[in-house]
Amino acid sequence: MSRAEALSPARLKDAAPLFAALGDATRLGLLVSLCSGGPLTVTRLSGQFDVSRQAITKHLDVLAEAGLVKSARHGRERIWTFEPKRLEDAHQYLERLSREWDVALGRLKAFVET
Amino acid sequence: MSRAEALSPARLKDAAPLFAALGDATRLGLLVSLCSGGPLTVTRLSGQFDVSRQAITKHLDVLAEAGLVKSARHGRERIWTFEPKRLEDAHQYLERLSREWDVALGRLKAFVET
DNA sequence: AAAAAATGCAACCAATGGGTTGCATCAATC
DNA sequence: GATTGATGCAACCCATTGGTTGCATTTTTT
Repeated sequence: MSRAEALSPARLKDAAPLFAALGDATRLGLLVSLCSGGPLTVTRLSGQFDVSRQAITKHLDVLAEAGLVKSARHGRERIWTFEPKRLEDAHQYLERLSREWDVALGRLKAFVET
Repeated sequence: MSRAEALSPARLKDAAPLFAALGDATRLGLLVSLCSGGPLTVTRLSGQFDVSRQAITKHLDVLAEAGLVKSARHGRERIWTFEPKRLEDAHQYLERLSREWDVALGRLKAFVET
């Protein structure tokens, strides 16, 4: 994500799918597992949830599409790893939103005190 | 949201719908409008987007359900306002995730250096 | 070479989501 | 009190999503 500026429509179009990917409890669980449990395979991951392996695969695909995880084949297995960059993006988007809010509050305060 | 601790399943169940509400470009646009443009009515808001008023109403309902906006009737109109608290929650969830990641990196580093 | 393990692919299903249109209701104004 | 404005409610539509099952493919391992 390029620098500062405000939340343009283009930004929102980038931010939306990112947050959408985070908007599912199972996917958040997968991120936590990959964060703290290190790189893992699908079968290993699906052991931790009560849905099928294929369901987990789909969730991982969604996360990969959003850039939150990546995978690499290694022999007969595929290893999934957490990708911190995009989480930083999400963080910045939220930061910008609350900054816009603060600026608006500042304007309001200045107006009232006039 | 209560204090520190890690990302328990209960937390994830709370976080998911919050991020899901943020996971739509129109809804993010609405939040930006309400942040910087101050409290507004549905009809006024829908003027800024190319979807129907009813579509905007639905989006606002989703945001309200997630606690990101609130509304109050005022005569014949309903005024919608941004609610910053829940945004802070989202921020903290992301913060915790990246903290878990940092901890894992720390462990890895310690292991390698042994 | 055969069996076992890990993944990939595809079809299918029910539910949800984002959108629409049409009409009813409620409040303000002339 | 009749008209205009702002919302509310409901039905409906199509695409997407989250889930399933069954089978094919590719590597190991014995």
